[in-house]
Amino acid sequence: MKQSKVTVVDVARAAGVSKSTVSLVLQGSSLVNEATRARVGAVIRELGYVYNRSAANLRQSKSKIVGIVVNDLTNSFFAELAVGMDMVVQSAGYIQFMANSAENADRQAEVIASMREHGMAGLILSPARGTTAADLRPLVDSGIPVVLVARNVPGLKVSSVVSDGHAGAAAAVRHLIELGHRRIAFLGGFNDTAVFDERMRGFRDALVEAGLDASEELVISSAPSRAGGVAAVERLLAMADRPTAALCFNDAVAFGACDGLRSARIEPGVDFGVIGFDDVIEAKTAVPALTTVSVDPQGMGRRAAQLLLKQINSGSFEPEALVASVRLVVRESCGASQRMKREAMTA
Amino acid sequence: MKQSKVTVVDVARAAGVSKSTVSLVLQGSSLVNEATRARVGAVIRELGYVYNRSAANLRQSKSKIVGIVVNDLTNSFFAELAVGMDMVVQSAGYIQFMANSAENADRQAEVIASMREHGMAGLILSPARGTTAADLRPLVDSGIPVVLVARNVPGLKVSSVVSDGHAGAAAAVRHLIELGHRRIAFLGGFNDTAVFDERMRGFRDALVEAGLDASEELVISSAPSRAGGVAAVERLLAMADRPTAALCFNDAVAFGACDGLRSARIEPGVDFGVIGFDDVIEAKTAVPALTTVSVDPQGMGRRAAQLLLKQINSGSFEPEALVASVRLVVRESCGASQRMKREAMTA
DNA sequence: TTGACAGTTTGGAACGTTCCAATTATTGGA
DNA sequence: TCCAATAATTGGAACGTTCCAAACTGTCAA
Repeated sequence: MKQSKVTVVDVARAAGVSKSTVSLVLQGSSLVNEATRARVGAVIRELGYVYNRSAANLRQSKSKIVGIVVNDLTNSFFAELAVGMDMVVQSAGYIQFMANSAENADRQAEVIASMREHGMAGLILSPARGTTAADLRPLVDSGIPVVLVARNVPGLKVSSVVSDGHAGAAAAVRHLIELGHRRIAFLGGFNDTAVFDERMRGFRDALVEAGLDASEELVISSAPSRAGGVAAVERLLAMADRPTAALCFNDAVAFGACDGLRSARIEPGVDFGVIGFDDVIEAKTAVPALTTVSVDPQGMGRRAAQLLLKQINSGSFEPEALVASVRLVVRESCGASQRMKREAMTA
Repeated sequence: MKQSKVTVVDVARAAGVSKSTVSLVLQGSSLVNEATRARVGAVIRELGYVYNRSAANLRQSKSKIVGIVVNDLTNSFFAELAVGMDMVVQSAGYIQFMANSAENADRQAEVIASMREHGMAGLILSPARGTTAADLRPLVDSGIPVVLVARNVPGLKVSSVVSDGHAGAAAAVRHLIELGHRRIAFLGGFNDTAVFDERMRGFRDALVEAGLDASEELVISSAPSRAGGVAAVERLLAMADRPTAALCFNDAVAFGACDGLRSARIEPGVDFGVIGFDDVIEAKTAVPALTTVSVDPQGMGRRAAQLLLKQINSGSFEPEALVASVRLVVRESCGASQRMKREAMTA
């Protein structure tokens, strides 16, 4: 019900100083006398003054706002990513516009344009499928720092933070081979994405390296979701020469695969080895606990945000490509614990 | 690398009109001649002009920004809620500051203050635990519309959108009773929250109504997470007079409960009835598919956003309390399908 | 020829801040 | 006592937009 229009001039008048002095106090300048600072501070609290950052930016044109656009907030990997960014952005005194593109490139373009009009200092983008370099060129040409995260956009020279999908997939496959598997499938994910490609190549390279079959039929793509995992594993079970283990595109697919296996009375982690990718929170507490390639999404989010803030503050324009290293977390779904039990019995 | 400082004056000069005319074009005013509009439009595109909204609302002081603060984005219920809000906010031409309070009231206060300085037109808040009416009073007194969602703050007269926890819990319990269960537990959730209290009362009222035991020991609280569900079900299994079914505080707890039951070789949906709350996306595809009280978080998010926008546009100050109705979705984890099978056999 | 009127266009004063250059007050040394 | 140096304060011009009142064009009726 009150007027929200207490300005620096009102404060100045009430404190008996000039608006310049109030401004100085607001910025914590050391030029102003201790007593004055205290008096102005008191008046500010008393009047319920709220700083108007838009007005400030108008003059100094460097805002404390960053943009964050993610492709799918309902996927916990990306939600974690967002939370990681949120943490460092917040503690740096920035605030974020945050939007969900829902994998829709047009929508993504709209929100980025809107954020630009509102004066963001930089953008972290986990691009929607089908994002092209041309979509982002005007933005980067205007000198606003951009950091891509999780996914890359071919042909665009900007910073990025991605996980080492190739190494992770290869490590997972080597682990399965070590456990005695000789026929291994790759399950789930859309095969037209860069991330899919990278993980799938890691999978294939590790098979070839071990002299095993790496033929096309072992790669079964599907939606990168739990439902997609169910579908993919059904196709796998229908194969003539049925694999005995699978590396999944991500954890959601892996959970779906476990569901599908169970419906067919095949127990994941006992009769069939399953490995996921991403290490979402549920992976640890699921039954069986999911063996997965951990990419620490929160950590990636934090690094991406740090990188962006660095670029904003330095005004530097060297694109930097960070590859988040990745680590195989062995739990139960791959069957490692089963083998240990067996070995203990034969010993 | 370019100058980002194309202003309305530059456009005006290039188009041979005054800045006022350009402004009129930008606002789509009908006052301006068609030919002029086209010419100005062309120049705008050619120069790559970007509208400076901060400058604009400095003058007109009604921004197109809303604030959204969520207590835990990593919980898919709240992520869905956020996505629902995002949808309507975006299509109304607004953009959102969005932050995660991580259940930390201090942090929440900080981000709200920051959003205020940046000039938000309204706030949707899913309050962190421990948020008090006093925390929010200055904000609502300043005349900025606030909508609480999912959780309420006692003693604060603002609009809210919450789900009907009492009715949902009661419906779930009645369903279990109908399936033949006579001893039913309530699992998970912190017992000092309003949401817990409401659901738990629904649970208890339904038991009393059926003349069943509703004693304290049947309510086992824990963290509202998957891990909390595992812990709670372990305590339940240790009880002397062991229940045969449980209503869980939310779906995460229900998943944890299923995990815990399986570890004890008890098959959820066969040997024990489990019902969740919230209907997160995974509920449908889990094995067994989770019977749960569906609250449609996206829908709640959408309604909350619509309510906020309505208040912003009308300048009205009537607090409105929406109670999202709730619906029991019967799937497999409660054992309903098992009973149907049994009945078919005896018939 | 004049005036009224509608259709367009325009200069300049806001909006709330920051920043610069200038001013005043205070101190210490010669 | 005076000067220089330092400390503290200040007025006014920006920043990029909107909005108001005023002004310019024609057209048409009187």
